[in-house]
Amino acid sequence: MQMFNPAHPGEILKELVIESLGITITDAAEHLGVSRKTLSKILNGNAAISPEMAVRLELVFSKPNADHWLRVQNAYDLWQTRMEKEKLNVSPYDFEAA
Amino acid sequence: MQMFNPAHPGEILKELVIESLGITITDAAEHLGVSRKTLSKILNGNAAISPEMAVRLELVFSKPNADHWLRVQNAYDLWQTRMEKEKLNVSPYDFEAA
DNA sequence: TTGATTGTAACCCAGGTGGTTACAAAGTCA
DNA sequence: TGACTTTGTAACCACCTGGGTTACAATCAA
Repeated sequence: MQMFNPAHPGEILKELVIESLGITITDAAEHLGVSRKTLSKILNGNAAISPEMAVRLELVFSKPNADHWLRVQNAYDLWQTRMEKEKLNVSPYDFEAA
Repeated sequence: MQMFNPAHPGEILKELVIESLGITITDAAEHLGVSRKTLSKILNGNAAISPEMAVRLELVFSKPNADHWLRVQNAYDLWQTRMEKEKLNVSPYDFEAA
């Protein structure tokens, strides 16, 4: 369980891959085989890293593997969801009253 | 990297939670605050465990936490995606030609 | 200044998650 | 057997997301 609001995966992707390689977003998108818009949305936190995108990143840049990218995305998604868990309106299962 | 086709998360959920508690799917769905159909689809591999569903499972049954459910879902999704990674049609980035 | 780069809006499409209702098939039990 | 419960799933709905293209304004860099 994370304690603090985790950075969105796009920030990490931008720093860890694109900036560290010194390539442009346009270039990275082409290498990944997706549109510039698709990558841009992820980098700016307006889209998630899908399983397919995670595999693309792994195949092209190899560095962090696909599992890693999905774990980062999970951490972000879970944080967001837990922030509003009251809305789920559920109660713990009563194992005693089984 | 998994070596063999992982079981879909629904199978695990069915065995680990529902069957082990001896409750019905109808009952479990009510506790989770979702429709019977929604839970049924997951159990039969026709739907994924979403971040929200993962938190519901954690809040209600506590046992495996939400992170675990998403990791199980990731493993399944990644396997499926990697099965067809040729279709992604991408090549490793050439770090030399930087 | 000029050209490259970028974010994003508007629009499209496919698919996924979730809901309700309804029905047929099975299982359970008096 | 008959009655009730449980289950999967079809049909239909709403909404969101991923991904694409085109286009435009803003910004960056040579």
